Amino acid sequence: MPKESGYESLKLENQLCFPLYACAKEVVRRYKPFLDELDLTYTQYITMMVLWEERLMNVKELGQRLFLDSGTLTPLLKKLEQKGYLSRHRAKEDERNLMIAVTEEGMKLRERALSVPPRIAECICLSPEEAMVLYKVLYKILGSMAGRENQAAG
Amino acid sequence: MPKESGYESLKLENQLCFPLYACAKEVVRRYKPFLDELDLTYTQYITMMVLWEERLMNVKELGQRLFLDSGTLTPLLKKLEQKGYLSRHRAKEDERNLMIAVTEEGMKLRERALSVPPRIAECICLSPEEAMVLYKVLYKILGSMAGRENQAAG
DNA sequence: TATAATTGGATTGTAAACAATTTAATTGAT
DNA sequence: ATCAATTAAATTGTTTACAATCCAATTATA
Repeated sequence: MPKESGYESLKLENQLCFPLYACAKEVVRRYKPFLDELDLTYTQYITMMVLWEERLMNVKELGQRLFLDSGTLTPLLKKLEQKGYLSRHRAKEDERNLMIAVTEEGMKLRERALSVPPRIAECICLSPEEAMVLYKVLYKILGSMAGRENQAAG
Repeated sequence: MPKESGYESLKLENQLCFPLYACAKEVVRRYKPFLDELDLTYTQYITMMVLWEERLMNVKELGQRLFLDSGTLTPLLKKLEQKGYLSRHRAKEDERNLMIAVTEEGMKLRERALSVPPRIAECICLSPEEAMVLYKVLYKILGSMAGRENQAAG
């Protein structure tokens, strides 16, 4: 049995993952009052962000952009369809692909959403340098993990 | 209606929150094969981390450390109790407090968990400087948000 | 000391999130 | 051309998460 000091690596304060996990959760929570005004959840919001840019794409592409799988996206996209922000249709060329297209109504939402980023920025209060460093390190991690999808499964 | 360039702030790639959210999710996912060996989920793992250090605390304190509320912790703690890693008892002094105490079995698990941090570190592959900067910025954000709990609610 | 306010957990309801499996469409190999 | 592999979504089942509400114990106040 290791002596007490041998467990340093298992202290919460020594983890990098924990503040990452907690911070992500807390920041997403800060979006809630702003997104409630748009009747969107955070995941629905980032989904709309991609669609506002791309207008049309299939579920797989959307999932790759958002790091989400069909198990998450299928019900979420059905909800956004119900709200009238997008349409779901199988591609004629290849019926396996479900094409997601943003609607007029969906594009209108974009303007109302413009007020969200500045209000969130106010909550985060990092210097531009800190924000940039954070951005870069996070994308470095994402990039390094994207390659070797799953070491175990190899 | 803003012209096309007016929507830069709503592009996914210009968000700081998105890589934070995605990164946290992906890193937690990397834990799964290692934590499966211990029959723990990630949230159960960080809960045990706190208990390995503190041995005994109530649900509220645990929630403050983990940034989780009773709606998340109550079922999670019941599961960990079923597995035999902790016990749940009301405090005699104040019966509102549910005291969580780690068991012998729970402490044994700590040794098996020792192999997790090094294996995760291998997946993340950041330089020590990058890791330190990330750590500091994340805690800065957490700290800045902890104070003014909810701007909207005042 | 009654009663009101507060506190700590539990409960309920909704929405992720993902692993694992299934189904249908397409592609590839014989 | 037939059957096998692959691919894209959907489905199923489990676990988080959290807001909102409820309940019991405690504390504060009139």
